[in-house]
Amino acid sequence: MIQKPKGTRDMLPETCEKIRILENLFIELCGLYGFREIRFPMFEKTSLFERSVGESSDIVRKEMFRVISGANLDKYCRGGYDIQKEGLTLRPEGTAPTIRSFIENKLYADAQPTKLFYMGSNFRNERPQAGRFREFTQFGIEFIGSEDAYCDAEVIGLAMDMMERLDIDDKELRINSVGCPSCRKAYHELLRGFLADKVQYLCHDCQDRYDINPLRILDCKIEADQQRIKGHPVLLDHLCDDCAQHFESLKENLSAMELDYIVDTGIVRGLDYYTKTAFEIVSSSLGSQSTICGGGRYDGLVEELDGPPTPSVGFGMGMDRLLMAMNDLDEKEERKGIFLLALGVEQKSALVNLAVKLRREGHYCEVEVMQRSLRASMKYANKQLFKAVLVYGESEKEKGVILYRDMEKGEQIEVEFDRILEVLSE
RNA sequence: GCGGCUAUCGUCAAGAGGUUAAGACACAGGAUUGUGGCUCCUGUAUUCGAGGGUUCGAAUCCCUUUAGCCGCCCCA
Repeated sequence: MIQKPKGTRDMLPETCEKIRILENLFIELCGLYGFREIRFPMFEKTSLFERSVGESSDIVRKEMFRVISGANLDKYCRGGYDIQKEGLTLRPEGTAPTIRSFIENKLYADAQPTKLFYMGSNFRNERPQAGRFREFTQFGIEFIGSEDAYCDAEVIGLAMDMMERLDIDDKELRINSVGCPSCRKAYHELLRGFLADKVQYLCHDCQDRYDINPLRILDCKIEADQQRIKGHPVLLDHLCDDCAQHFESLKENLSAMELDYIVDTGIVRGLDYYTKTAFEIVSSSLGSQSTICGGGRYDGLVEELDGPPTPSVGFGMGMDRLLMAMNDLDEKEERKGIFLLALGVEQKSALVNLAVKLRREGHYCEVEVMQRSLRASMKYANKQLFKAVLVYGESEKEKGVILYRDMEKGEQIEVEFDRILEVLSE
């Protein structure tokens, strides 16, 4: 038997219905805040992600799914296809494509800011685990064009509203500032200086991180390493005036929005484009992949992708994790719909015709197709919670009527066949 | 990329070298010949994720493999 690829899932009807609820809620909230939907390709030029997410990030280094056609694969094998230059990749996140589209469609030429949202699959080749899949769904928003810290707060506010509406347990907002390139550079030097004599005692990963991005050493999960780097300088204490002020302003805005937060200097986003604000919303009800929503400011990204200098802020929200963390909204099962049951082949075409008319009038109806006994059909109609059953057999045909059974009341009446539409519309 | 655990019907499971592979739910049929919900009866795994091996004998022991779950890492 052919099975689905590792880390992917089939969404069965019940799940799809829940997802639809989430999507609709997200769309509604985005409407309240003035974010408008954007859709972009499922795959993009590989170089887009190399330049935005960052060549040193795990995502680009080892987790991207490359896409290649059969013809290009042949070409590649013969050395005629530059996979680096022309290659395509299944999108691993949504911010870079959004910004690419913003630039390519010259949305910056309109009155600013530009507020966009998106929903859809992303792909990363990680080892599957609770709350982590190779194809996962993200809701995201991007608030493009303003450096006002209110924007950061609004982006966070929308995410918090979503959680609030879904009654997520034990949610916690954590914020930090990762500074701008200039204060980060100065801090890196400071940190490297502090770590210089300690790095040889740290774990392998940390020794690599020392050169690539020493910030990442700070959230190493190994206890011994944490002990050794105790008392390290904190980026938040070494921000440049501009970044420090921005962070203060963010906190003021959050307070004005009545949002509780924790300043967590350990938040270091794994995507290279972040500047200043970085935040996460976590839920303890989730297991080890506890981050439901993560995001931050990326003031340099638009320019990095050859657009005009444009400060922006946004988030990505893991829909799959939302689904896990949300408390089941128990909807009461209601009877609905009409079950059409023909007894005998000759009677069937009359019911097929009736079904068409019913649907034209906006009635939900289904036709019995299992060739089972009347008793078995009634049993089925009851279990499927149909509101009514129409029975049309030989005796009804002779009398020119159809039997209309109300499954709630358990009552049935004979209705003239030609009048059944009117009766049902009442 | 590295670790740990699991795998028996559609689902949840019992099963500790010799059982006719329990049971429950679900599904199907009937009791009720054209009428649902309760009740009762009946049916549904030559086979235990797959492939090898040990043994007179394997769902049970060994090896290999696949899949899933969970943790590290990373992230949403």
